[in-house]
Amino acid sequence: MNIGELAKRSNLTPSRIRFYESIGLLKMVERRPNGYRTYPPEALVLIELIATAQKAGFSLDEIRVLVPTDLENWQHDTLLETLQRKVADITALEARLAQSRKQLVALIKDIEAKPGDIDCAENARRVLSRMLDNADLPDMDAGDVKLLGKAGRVRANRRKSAAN
Amino acid sequence: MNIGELAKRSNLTPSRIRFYESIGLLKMVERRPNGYRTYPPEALVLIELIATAQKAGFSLDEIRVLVPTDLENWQHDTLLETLQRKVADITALEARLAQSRKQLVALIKDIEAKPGDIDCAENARRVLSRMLDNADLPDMDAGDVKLLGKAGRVRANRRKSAAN
DNA sequence: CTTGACCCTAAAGTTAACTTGAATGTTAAG
DNA sequence: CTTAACATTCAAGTTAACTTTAGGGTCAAG
Repeated sequence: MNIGELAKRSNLTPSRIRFYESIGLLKMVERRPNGYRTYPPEALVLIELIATAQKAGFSLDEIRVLVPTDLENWQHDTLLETLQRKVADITALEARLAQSRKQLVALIKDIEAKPGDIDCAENARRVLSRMLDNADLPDMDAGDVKLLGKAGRVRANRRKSAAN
Repeated sequence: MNIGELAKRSNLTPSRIRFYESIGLLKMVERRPNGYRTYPPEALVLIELIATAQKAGFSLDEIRVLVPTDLENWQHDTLLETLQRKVADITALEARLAQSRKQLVALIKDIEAKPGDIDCAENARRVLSRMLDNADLPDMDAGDVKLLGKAGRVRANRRKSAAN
């Protein structure tokens, strides 16, 4: 299988597949005499596994450790351990998210409660201090979350437009 | 208040505070004749709010839109709307995480069930296909999550070490 | 009046996970 | 035989959110 076909079947770009190979994540590839890469059918399974693992929150570095890329010898124990750690991680994250949501919902109620009547700045200050009061989310020492960006997109270079 | 003190009180680095100013996030700052920045006490509240919002998963771009940085005029409606969207985002993410965890737990059980007896490669293949079978996580069109990296740390330059 | 702690700016570096670009080779079709 | 669609490499660009570095000023203490 050529890279183009593998790309189509897996819904990854060729460049991405080459990239995975370049970082040692995808070693299941041979070269034809002309230099073209050629992949066995298992490669499809493997890169889909990689993509799936990414969706589940694994970094490529973690995936490299997890999946010895050749399907033949992966270490049972390391794998289990890592998976278990990851479940713990997810559980912790779920707790954090629940906290965040609780906080946000409280904040919304708080803001809605005041029909724009009273002084806006005063209201702001009140809301801010409320927000800070229960700003006791456990610090993310162990990693980080980013959710759903792309909201306040700024067109040009941020520094430049901000220097305005 | 000088930047150093603000930094200490907020537990952010001075460079980070300057950075926030440089991207137009923190406009609450004056200059003393010597060029030193000087902050009113409210600045502490504000940057703590920024940090809190980040912990809750807001990007700096989103925060810029949310918090007009002067405490005096923020738009009630935009704010509410954004907060609500964020709650929805978090809910969606929670669903995704629950899915991920369920999948991982199933996978762990699956692996544990086979005492390393049977062929390792066969086992691997079985586990992989199981993983791929329920690899139906909703695609993250709307954003992305990263959890808890720093596991499979590779020392030197990744490209370089992989080229080995 | 010097030393150390603090402040300034502008530019470049960092990390992850890719993408894009430039320059070039290969192959299948008409 | 040419052309389009594919393939290759290597280097550089992208984004977010900062940090680091280089090269200087400023200030309080002794």
